[in-house]
Amino acid sequence: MVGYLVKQAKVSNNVIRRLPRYLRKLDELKAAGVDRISSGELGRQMGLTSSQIRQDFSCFGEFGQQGYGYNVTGLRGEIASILGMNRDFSVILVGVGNIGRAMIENFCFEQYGFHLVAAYDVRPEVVGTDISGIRVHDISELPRIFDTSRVDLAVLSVPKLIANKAARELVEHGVKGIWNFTNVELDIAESEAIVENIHFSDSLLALGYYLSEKLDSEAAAAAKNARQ
Amino acid sequence: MVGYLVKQAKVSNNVIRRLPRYLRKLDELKAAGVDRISSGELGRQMGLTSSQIRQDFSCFGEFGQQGYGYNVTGLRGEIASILGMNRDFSVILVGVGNIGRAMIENFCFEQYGFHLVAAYDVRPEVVGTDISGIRVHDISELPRIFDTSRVDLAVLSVPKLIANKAARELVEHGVKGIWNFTNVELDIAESEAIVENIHFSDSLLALGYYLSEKLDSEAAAAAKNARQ
DNA sequence: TAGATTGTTAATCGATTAACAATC
DNA sequence: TAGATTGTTAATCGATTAACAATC
Repeated sequence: MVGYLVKQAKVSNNVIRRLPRYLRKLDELKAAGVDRISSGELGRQMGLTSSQIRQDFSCFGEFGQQGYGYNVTGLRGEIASILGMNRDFSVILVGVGNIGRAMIENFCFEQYGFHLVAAYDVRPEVVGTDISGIRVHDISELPRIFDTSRVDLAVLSVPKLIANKAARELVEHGVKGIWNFTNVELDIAESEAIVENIHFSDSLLALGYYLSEKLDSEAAAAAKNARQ
Repeated sequence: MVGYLVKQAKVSNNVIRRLPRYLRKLDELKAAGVDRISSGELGRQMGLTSSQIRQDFSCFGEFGQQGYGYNVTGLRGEIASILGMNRDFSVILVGVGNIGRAMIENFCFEQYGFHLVAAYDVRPEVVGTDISGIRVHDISELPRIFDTSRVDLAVLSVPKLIANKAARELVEHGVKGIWNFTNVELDIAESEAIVENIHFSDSLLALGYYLSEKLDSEAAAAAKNARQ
């Protein structure tokens, strides 16, 4: 339908989630002066099978060479491109609380192909200030940015209670993606915008499960030893 | 081996990662005054099949009642308990930069069954201060806490370069889990400690992939319209 | 060339979904 | 009781792993 050339089968989410890990590993190898690597060695270093690695890459093209392996820099570039790192997505940040501020000050959006252009909040004490060179505007000025520029992504770091209202407003202005730090399940359809969640609490709770398991099994082992 | 009663098969990671979402939804239902729900209705609200929901719960016990469904409060309690929310895990935080500070100030550890007891850093300007009631100690005092208390979890929010060194030290002191905010793959075996990663960049890059896909398909659709 | 390693097809494994007897 | 819904077994689907011809 879309085009005779674009026969690309949908790539599974599992594969997509591994791409950033490959990128990280390849950067590490590059920094260590390694310039070629086989799927076997890459697998060993990352705890994956060589089969899986070759399968993953083959979703996007043929990046290796038989008998040789993969060129580290070349492969790194391919993966970066697949992830959209050369697209210079424009980003705004909504909600300059602690997390919002930490993201502005610390997170290197540029490194990943994103470009933070402005921040928004309602609190008079932050509106009008600059944080690491990013101007904080009053939220009422939000609509104006869409007159002059396209905004690809919004970092959402507002209080829980207004999360959905803010998300809705952003999507209606045409924002295509929301990086959601609010720990609220946003009521946005996939056709409207891509929502990517950073759910701190989900992560901590899963950790709590595995921690419980570990402590229980250690306690059981200790009890068994004591009995002997 | 471990015991004739403990025949619990290993629960898949996928299931574990859904538990916090169930918890969140159940809290929401509770707040809305709902006191019973069927797997069918829960599935509809969460975008899962009723089969999957029943399968998930059945990994841990029988929490429902035929012909009735699940008691919201009861089920919530079961899941909370599975996730270790009643265990009052003790937590220290290492690295009081922006993210560390944001976690101390904003993240409600108590709500999830964790108890933050102290923070550590090396920078003289933060050592000795209190942040939201949490004292920041010099890192050299770290060993002392293990003399008097057990520490279950460490939040690791130090600079990338010292991430592995710090993690190693924590594990050697007996910390059982590391909540890793450093965006570095830690070199800690699962038998040593549970490592749970918050990789902001991995999340953003995956978002970048889906965003690229969305923009491309919208552009293709627009081009097609223009041609017609 | 011989050895190594890819890309891909086939086999296996695990997770999700469907079906249904049990039972509230 | 009749209707609803569970817990669980079986069927399906998808993802990972293994195998191997192609080829650098």
